[in-house]
Amino acid sequence: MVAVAAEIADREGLDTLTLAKLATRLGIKPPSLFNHVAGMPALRRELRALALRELADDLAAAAVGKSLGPAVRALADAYRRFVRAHRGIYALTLSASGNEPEPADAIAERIVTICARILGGYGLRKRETIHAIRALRSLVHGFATLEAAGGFGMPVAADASFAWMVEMFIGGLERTAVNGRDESPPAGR
Amino acid sequence: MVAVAAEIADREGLDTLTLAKLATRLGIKPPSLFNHVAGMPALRRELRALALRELADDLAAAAVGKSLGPAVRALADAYRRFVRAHRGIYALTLSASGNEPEPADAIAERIVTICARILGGYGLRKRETIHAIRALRSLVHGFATLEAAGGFGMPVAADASFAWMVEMFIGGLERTAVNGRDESPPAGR
DNA sequence: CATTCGAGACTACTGTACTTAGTCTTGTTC
DNA sequence: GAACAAGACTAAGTACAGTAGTCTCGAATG
Repeated sequence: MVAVAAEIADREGLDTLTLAKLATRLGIKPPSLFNHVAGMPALRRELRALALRELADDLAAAAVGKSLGPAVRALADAYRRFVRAHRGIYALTLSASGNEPEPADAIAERIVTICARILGGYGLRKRETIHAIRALRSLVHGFATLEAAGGFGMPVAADASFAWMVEMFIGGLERTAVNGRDESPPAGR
Repeated sequence: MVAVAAEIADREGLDTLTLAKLATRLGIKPPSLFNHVAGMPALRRELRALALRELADDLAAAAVGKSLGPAVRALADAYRRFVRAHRGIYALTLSASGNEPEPADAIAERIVTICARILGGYGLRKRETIHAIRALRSLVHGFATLEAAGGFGMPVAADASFAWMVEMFIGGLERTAVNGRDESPPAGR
């Protein structure tokens, strides 16, 4: 049933996902849903957990057996592919995890760990590794969401831009790894 | 009145912005709003235009009189600052501009032009300039939205990560500018 | 075989939000 | 002083989220 909700969110948009529509799709009347889920907020929490779990699985599968450049490329591609395929529920993965610690937070942690494992191959200092993780996430998340929102008007293939961007990141990583024993990256400020 | 709506969206969240709340804030009854705006979709369209206009102004002001590295830094900082200050309406700037061409689209174009002007200083080929614009937007947009969503759990200053990331981008740009006469960026695939 | 028990569906109802239609007041203009 | 337009209002209708209490069917148990 959470799966059906996910399908609606992905195909028709997260904001058009309504309990009434979900009930209809299941051949049930709306109030009956409350026998299975505690309401809209709870449903979204479960969807978030589902999305994070699938994303983590996809990323892990993509990066297995690879390291450095190939691993980063595979990770980036998998991330972007996930966003394209799961527009609706992906948006939920970001929803401010509020105050209460959620069970889904542990899954989010898994994703960070995967990134850390891959970027660890570059032998950066601890702080720089964190910088690099954040940069990679920003890069890929930003591109994927802008793309999904139709933000790229120019008639140039998005694939090429994405690849170009990822290569630039990998190049920067390599440079930081070899000569960057100081805190500042490529070009000093 | 659109300004009041923007303030609500920024301070209390875009999804809590309701016509009833806006009416109360203005000291009138909800139906009276329809004398000023055609409804919720129209209000959001106007908010989007407002947000894009302010963002474009901020970016232009930040980058005036600068070029290359300093200009990119200023642009990135201004963009991030805007997202932090206008969480609510910023989200609207991305909303798929649908099928109908909106007047707000022209303003969005202005922002692209600003980026193009700045990155043009690196003397890249036309296609690479587009790649670079997209990369910069992805980078900055991604970081800002992840940050706003509370996505950075690690206890490392976000400021430092942001600066690191921007420097890495500038470094990559410079490298591409000097030796990159071929299509592929830093490290070949 | 009969009873019980519980999962999961239902009807009925409340509260909130968006929206439309038509009316009334108020200040300005001729 | 009268017509007019802007902008407020009341009334009413729709859709969705959520709550309370009821009914039914199938399985486990005596």
